Amino acid sequence: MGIAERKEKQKLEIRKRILEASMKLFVEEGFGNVSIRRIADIIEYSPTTIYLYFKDKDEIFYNLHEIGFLKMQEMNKDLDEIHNPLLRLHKMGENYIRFGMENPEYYDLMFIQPEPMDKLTEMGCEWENGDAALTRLRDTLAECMEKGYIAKTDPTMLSLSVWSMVHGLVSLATRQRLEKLVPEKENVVPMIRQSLTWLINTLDISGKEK
Amino acid sequence: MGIAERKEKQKLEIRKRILEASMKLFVEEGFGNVSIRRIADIIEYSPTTIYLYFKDKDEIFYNLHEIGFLKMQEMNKDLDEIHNPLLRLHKMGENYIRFGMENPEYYDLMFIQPEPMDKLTEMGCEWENGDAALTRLRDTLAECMEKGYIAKTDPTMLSLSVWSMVHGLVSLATRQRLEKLVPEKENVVPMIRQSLTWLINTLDISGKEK
DNA sequence: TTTGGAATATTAACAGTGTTAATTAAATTT
DNA sequence: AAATTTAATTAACACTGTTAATATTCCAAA
Repeated sequence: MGIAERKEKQKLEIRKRILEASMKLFVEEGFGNVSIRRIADIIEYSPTTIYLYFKDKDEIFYNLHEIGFLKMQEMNKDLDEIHNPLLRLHKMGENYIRFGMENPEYYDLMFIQPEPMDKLTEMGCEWENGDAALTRLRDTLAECMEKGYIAKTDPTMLSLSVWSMVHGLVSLATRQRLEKLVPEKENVVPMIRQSLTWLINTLDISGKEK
Repeated sequence: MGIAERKEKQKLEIRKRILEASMKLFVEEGFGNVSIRRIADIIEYSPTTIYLYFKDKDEIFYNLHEIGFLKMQEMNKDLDEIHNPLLRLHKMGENYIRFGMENPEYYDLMFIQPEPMDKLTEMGCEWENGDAALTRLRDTLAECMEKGYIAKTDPTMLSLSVWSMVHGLVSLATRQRLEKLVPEKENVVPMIRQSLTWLINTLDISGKEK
């Protein structure tokens, strides 16, 4: 029967419209200005209708956080072409930083705000997208070790170190903590890239040693 | 005249009580549960009285953020006794991590939440405490370079790198992003310390080179 | 085709939030 | 003691997320 199918489609359509309205709001006016009532205004429904499609506001944010990961994935899709794992690592870092700086609101949701994680434990499931990204990082690091580009250590620990640094760079920058360290706004990103380059060079042991 | 003086004291006294009530609330119930009305309940004044002592809620948070820096400073007061700058750097990192993990709410205010920084630019003044901490870090790094403990580079860039990493570690941990990477809760802090140790060892060039 | 029931949407309401204006109470000066 | 300044309060505004009760729309069976 085609009618149940159509209804299903309509349901998804409205969900999509709610998410799009939320995206628009939180990209243009920031996290704190996303309210159920304003979303409702945009999609031209009453506020309570939204609760027929999402359990609560955090579920909306959870979905936006997943959209963020899709965007990030999109950005990284040409990464496999880089065969040198250290170069790939560098590029991964650059992409990560660029994504964070260009999409601070999404970045917030993905790596700073507690809400999506709370929702995750509430739903009792895994942080699939985040874990996938981390696995890619660890695999790349492991490959670097195998091929002698970087010194051998615990790949998990090194993943943590590397991720922490790029996350630290992005989050300190977007939360205005670098204003004294890097007073000119236009120098922030270059300085951050320098830090990343320093990290890659410091990791690199090919050509040194002996 | 002693009366103006007494009044001044009383004014400060109430300010203190407001801040103490805020601290209690946000340490015990977290950031989001600090409301003007609940503060007012605790100090047994009407909500609007608070506006006679603070311009707005963000000003309260700004003051709490400064108290956080005082607490951190307190923690670091025995740091000068460590003469080896690399060991001192390590200890600085450990203290930073410990502070962040033990005082997540203060840490939030100091390094994550935008509010205190917004207030700062609104008041048109500097981030004194933060800058002081950063200066200490850079001085220590510079000393490490001078004395041959670590390779020479731009101290500002290296400060950024080091700070970013420890900030990344703390903020990813407190925002629940390490649950897959480090599934057992009791292993999070040890793993973080490992990352810090890795960083220090990687920086350390004394005894290597030639 | 009309009736009954399910799905969908809306209105009204609750319990909060930060903040301001107007008003009352207290303390100090004249 | 009266006038004036300071301090505190009440009332109100414009929001917030969310739930319960009500109204509307839609589709299937009688």
